[in-house]
Amino acid sequence: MKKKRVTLKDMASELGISISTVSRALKDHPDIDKGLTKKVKALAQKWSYIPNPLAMGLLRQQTRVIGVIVPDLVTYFFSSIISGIEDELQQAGYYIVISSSKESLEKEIECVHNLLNLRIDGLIVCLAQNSNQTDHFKKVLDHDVPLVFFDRVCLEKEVSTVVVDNVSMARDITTHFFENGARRIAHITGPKHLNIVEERAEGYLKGLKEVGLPFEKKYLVHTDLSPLSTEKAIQKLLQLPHRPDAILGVNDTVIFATMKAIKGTDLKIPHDILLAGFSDEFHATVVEPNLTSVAHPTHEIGRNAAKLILEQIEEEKAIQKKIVLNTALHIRASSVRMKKEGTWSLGFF
Amino acid sequence: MKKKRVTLKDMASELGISISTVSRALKDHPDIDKGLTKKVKALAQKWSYIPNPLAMGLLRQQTRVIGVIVPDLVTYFFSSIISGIEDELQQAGYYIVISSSKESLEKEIECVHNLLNLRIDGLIVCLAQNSNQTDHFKKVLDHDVPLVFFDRVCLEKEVSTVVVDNVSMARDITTHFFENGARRIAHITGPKHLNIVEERAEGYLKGLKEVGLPFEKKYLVHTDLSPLSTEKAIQKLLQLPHRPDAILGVNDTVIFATMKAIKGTDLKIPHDILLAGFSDEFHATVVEPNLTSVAHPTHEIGRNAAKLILEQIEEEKAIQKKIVLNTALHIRASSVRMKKEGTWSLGFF
DNA sequence: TTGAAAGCGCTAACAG
DNA sequence: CTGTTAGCGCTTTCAA
Repeated sequence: MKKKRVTLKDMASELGISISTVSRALKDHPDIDKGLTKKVKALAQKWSYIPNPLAMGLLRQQTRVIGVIVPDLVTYFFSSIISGIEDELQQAGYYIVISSSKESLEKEIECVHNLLNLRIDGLIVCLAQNSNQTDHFKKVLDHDVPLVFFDRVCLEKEVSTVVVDNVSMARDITTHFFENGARRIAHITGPKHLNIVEERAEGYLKGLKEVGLPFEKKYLVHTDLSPLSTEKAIQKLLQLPHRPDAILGVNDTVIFATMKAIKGTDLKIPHDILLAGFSDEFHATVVEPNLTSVAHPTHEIGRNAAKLILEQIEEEKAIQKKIVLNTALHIRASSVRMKKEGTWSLGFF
Repeated sequence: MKKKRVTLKDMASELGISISTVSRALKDHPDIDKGLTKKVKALAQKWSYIPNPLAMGLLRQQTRVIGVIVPDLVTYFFSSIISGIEDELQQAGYYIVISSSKESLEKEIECVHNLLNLRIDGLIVCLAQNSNQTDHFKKVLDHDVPLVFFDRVCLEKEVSTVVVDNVSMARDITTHFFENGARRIAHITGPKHLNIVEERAEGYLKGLKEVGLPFEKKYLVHTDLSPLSTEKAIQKLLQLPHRPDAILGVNDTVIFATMKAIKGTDLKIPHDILLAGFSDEFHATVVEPNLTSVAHPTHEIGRNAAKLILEQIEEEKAIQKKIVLNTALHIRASSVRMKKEGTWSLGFF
């Protein structure tokens, strides 16, 4: 027998008063008799009355649910961002519904529609790897549902975003390589419709220029980020007559693969080749040697995305914003030739 | 200007018919004129009408939302279970709202109440480490909300659960240690109100008995799983006059800490000491040497928990069930003394 | 074959 | 100070 939830009606008939009086008493309406208010509240307490969010939602046309779409749930990068989003939103009394696009455009479109049907009050998204259309997001905007992108973004003119300064970080790593003796610096880059990929490549070029190294086409290889394609890209580099003496990966994953490939050769890291990646996955400090990487402030990315959504919900006409968060370059053994092993951080800058 | 969502009313007035006729046409009610039905559907298509879930929910008293409470979001174990839950539930047209208890009882209670207030249609939970009360879950049952526990469970008489056979796995590892020459097998155990902790300890004892090794109290040390307490437990073992020559950890994390501690000594793994853990975290294959561990079928745990919830929602009086999933013992270098490095699996049994 | 009306739980404008 | 009423979007009797 389902224990029916207590409603205003129940309490009204118990107390022999009208529903609206109960409703008002519960929200301390000044018109209501103090004594009555007290009595109503006591009963509500006793019966542990909870307003039905469905009824409220129907009335106000809002669900207090925020949708979140991430490329996957299982990597540390995304799960810790979600954790940040959750911290911020639950404090504000919102719930989050998480969907995974599994790095696929089709899934992403499906998720957007599902969430729109659920009547979410806002949507936070990190694009899938092969997300190269924007129609589904335009639809979100059409419905006037607040939207925020983080990390991998698009429609930057219209949508608020939370990102990091990929250009500077890629440049910094490149010059760091140079300072550690590297002269043939390579970059493994990814699908170019992704803003983060483009930016990192740009930073790489900038870094080369800064230290006076010429850009050589052969040292820039592409991967679509599939394991096979990544493997090919790595081999292309390793089999070059003049092998690179440093490799900057578009993310940590390709660098882990690179390390594995290098173990099969006579090359030593960092003696013969320097390595660094992006996003500071958890493993960065467990592989041998420890991997130099750009640490994203994941928790903060999540919190900021959540704050932007909240702003847009609350303010009638919130303007588009772009938040650029600082990253930390964690320099570890994989990229340091002069120093002994050890990890230190250049701090957040 | 908010683009209002299309409602039955809108379509009714457009077509000059009543709301109820539209409603019926949309669900192919046999009474409605075929031609009219077609016209209504065409308009619905054109205007991309979506039923308002809030209205439906209010009517049927259900939200199609399932709550999920996990101790944390950022470890692979939980995020991949969530991924499994999501796969199953979204297919069935349910949404999931995820909350993190952060391993704290207080947070867990808060999450339960929040979700109950949201009027979830079901709740899937893995207990927090220090969750040693059950009142909040009794409340869930009182409200007749379907409930399923996975991995760390309680109230087993009344609630359906998805678990693995911890006893056998701990026993298998213990005998495996013995077969690899260990004679002083230690176990680092955790908070004993957790079923999984108790079961693993039980399996350890069983294994000892099976190979004819006496149980020695000094080889069983406790940790509350905080880093500090874990560190103490490890030191207690390593500083024993007769140091253990094998350690079974209650999970992988304590074993990672152990490896780190051992690196500061003259001990070699696996030459002097064998190690194995539970739950096969991602890092197990990146640490040196690779860690032997019990791999939980995380995705399957998630799917099964979701299926149980679905069953309980659909069937009026579903009975309590306990699903025991098979695990795989991944034997790797950390526990093998005779063999060369390499990973193979004993398969699922 | 279709429409009118009630009701899910709640709020707010409008009356007393 | 309190009650009545309408309405959020939808389904479902009951009438026509």
